[in-house]
Amino acid sequence: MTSEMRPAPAEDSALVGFQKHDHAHCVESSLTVAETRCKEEGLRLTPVRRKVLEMLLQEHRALGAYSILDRLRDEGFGSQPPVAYRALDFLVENGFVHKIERLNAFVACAHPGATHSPAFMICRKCDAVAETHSTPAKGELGAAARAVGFEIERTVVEAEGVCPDCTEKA
Amino acid sequence: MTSEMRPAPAEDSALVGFQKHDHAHCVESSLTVAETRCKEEGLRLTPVRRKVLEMLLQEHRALGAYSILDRLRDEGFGSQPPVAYRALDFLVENGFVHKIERLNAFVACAHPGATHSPAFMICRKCDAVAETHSTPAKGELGAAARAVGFEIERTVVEAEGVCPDCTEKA
DNA sequence: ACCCTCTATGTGATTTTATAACGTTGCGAG
DNA sequence: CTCGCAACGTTATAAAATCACATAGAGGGT
Repeated sequence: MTSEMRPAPAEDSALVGFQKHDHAHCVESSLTVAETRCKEEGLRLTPVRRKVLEMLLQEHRALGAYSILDRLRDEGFGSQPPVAYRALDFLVENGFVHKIERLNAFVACAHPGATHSPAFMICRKCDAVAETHSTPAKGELGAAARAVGFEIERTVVEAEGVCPDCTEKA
Repeated sequence: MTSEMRPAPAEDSALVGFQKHDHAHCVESSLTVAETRCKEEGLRLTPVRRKVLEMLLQEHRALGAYSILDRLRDEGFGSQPPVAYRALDFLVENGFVHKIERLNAFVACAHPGATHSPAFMICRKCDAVAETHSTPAKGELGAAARAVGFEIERTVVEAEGVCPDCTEKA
């Protein structure tokens, strides 16, 4: 993974959308939202799944499946790839986590609750990832799709560039 | 690769943008455009690179690096992964080919010549890929980026759904 | 024509990412 | 209770991508 060799952000002041915030609080509240939603919808937020979500919220950056797997092993869970992939599949399917195709990595959803089509800004220098919202089906892409009769079900929107922090440093 | 087991489209009536067209002609003219541009810009369209581009134009769908490699081997080129990846790197860097992140696969550019930020429609059922144009930096994503000070350099826009052909069949 | 250098190619080995296949466990409905 | 199903664990393997190093060719300067 690309982001693994970097020092982890300080416990209580990480980046979300490239901005400082009360991290401990946001992890906790996101977990609570997830638990509530699972209860409501009869989804099973099992220990592995919960742990993976917690790790991703804690880290607040994109993690590869294998780095997640390493941490699961450390916590006493199974240590083979399917363990991580299955938990990630569940979390992605239910919108708690998004996959960043460009990085083959995963981030916790920054806007839990609402169904949405996410868009990401990925810093080429430090691998930070910020989530925002997009409605690509409404723009040029949507027009093109309607024109040819293509039915959009899902979109991947990822912008690669340089985050404000790295721009500043340079 | 997902698309490999499917019968190849007939020589002279494949899909581009999910529509029929004079395929033999479009392959030839695209190759000519590429050759011209390389000459102009001092780029070296070597035999392997040319062959890979030709294959992708011919196929008119996303091909995985390894399926490209197989064909290169059959044509007497080197048979190790770097051979394919290096040719693809060159073609992608210079805009002759695009990578479809969602599929880990490659397609020939459908709008050679102009610099552009491509967007793709990917059929979940038959893996057909149509290229269109987008300007994501101008929409919501661009606004979000400006708001936080993120400098967009490149965007990945991929819509997954069902193509008109498959919709019809169903 | 010659050499020098830089780019491109070829190959073997390895890393990283992801899935297949199969048995076991444990919760919940009847 | 027990049946059935979903989740988990493990072994094995597939698929995608990169590293490292040796060789070959193209083009520029003299």
